[in-house]
Amino acid sequence: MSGAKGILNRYAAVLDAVAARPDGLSLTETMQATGLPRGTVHRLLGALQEVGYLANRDSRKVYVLGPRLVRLLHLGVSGASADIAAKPILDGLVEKLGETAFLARLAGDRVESSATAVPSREGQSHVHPGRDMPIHAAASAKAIFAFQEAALIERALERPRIRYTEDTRVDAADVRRDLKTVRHKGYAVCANELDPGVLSYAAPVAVDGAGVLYSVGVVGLSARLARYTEAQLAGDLRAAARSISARLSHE
Amino acid sequence: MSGAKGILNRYAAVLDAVAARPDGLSLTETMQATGLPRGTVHRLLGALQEVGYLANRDSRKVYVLGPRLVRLLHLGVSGASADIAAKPILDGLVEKLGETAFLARLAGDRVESSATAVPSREGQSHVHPGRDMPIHAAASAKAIFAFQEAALIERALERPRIRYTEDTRVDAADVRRDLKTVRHKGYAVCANELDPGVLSYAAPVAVDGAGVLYSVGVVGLSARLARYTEAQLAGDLRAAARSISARLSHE
DNA sequence: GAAAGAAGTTCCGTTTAATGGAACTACCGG
DNA sequence: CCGGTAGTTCCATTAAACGGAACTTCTTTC
Repeated sequence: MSGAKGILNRYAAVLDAVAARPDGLSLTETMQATGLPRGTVHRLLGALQEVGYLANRDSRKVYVLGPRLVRLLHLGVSGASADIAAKPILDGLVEKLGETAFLARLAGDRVESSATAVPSREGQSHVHPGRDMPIHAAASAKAIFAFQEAALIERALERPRIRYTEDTRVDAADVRRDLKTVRHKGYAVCANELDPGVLSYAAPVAVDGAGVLYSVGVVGLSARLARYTEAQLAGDLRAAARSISARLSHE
Repeated sequence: MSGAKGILNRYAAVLDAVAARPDGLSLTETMQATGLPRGTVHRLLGALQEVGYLANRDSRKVYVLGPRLVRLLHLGVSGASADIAAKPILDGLVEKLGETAFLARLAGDRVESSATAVPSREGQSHVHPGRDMPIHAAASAKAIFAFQEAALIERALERPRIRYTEDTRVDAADVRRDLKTVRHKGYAVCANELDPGVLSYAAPVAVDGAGVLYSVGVVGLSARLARYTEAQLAGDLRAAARSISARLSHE
């Protein structure tokens, strides 16, 4: 199981060993699985844990894959699986509210919409969300960024901010204040900030140990979506977020 | 973005940078994202690529997350998401065939069943698969092991093999021969090898760059399942495997 | 509840590899 | 053919991995 070159190989071997046993691995078991000496394994496990690639399962002695790897997966690999997990919940929202519902995901320092469910109403039109969701205007983006590290927020704020409507917050300080509100309320609102006459709400979706990586939102024409109270929409969205979160986490 | 201690931190920083951009990163972009000097980044990228944590997207210059990480993440993290992806396809199989369908996953050096769909027939009973699928008897396990590295197969074969029925293959050479057949046919069969009177078929499910990590199978009482030809069952299962595979891969 | 054994942790002299600036080569647009 | 950028290689310096042995916790077991 072990190539003999470079330190990365050893780290990788340890990670393989840990991943192989979903219930976790102790130091001694890791030793046996990798054939490395005790002191060495101890150090490797410690380092892996420190960077967040491994974590302790309940008692301090059993290692499982850590939150940083989970984040890596969702960001870089799991493309479709979140969409699939979210789809039925989005459909439920559409059925209940009669407005477009969608999932947005963090991709680097931007947020983009992915899975979308639209109402199949006859006469009336519906709003479809754009692909790229700007941090300073879209509810879905705010719901995600509000729960990211300051450094990432700042990086996102370095990009120029378009004034889409006269209600758009373009000043960085205003955006930061807005994100703080979102953090406190637990959901985000976008009223005419991105498109005039369009109202949108979104709630953050947290993934197990990896923080908020997605958000669920609804969009609709302001006049029509206004028939619901903010409290109801927020409640429905947060419930939806919890469902999606549960489906994305381990059994 | 950068803590300043230990080599692992740097590798992790590079991986984060790459994961953040789903379309991949060049050396120079990685340099800018991490703030590390050119020579260093070059070496880090090279090492990460060598262990399989990074791979080149088409042209030799752009790095994306590699197959070994994908494998790691599927094995250790993505528990529920594969189940969710598979569920509707399993339901489709049950509806078409009227027999139990299930997903099995590789977990270290063993295979276990996870998502299961059972027929909702009134009078008749149905078979439910066990949790632990032995390499030498279960079709679902064979379908997975047939496509694993020799070393992993050998490790799995080190475990004692129970003779469940008189048709069970207990001899290691027999098992290896059986796996070879599976590899050629593209699906596995288990006729009375695990439980007398029970027949089972399974097809391998490959994940993007990470090889076969799952299998889809059907189980049923031999007498009843025999109403389908082997060719039909194999065809249906392979189609199901392709669907699940597509749903697990990036958009 | 004390003694025996196993599992986990710390230490430290030795060895090996990471470091990164500089020099070099390949690539691309004009 | 030339200027600029991206990627690669080199190598003396420096830092860190290495792992055996000694030590400290836990877990049994009687």
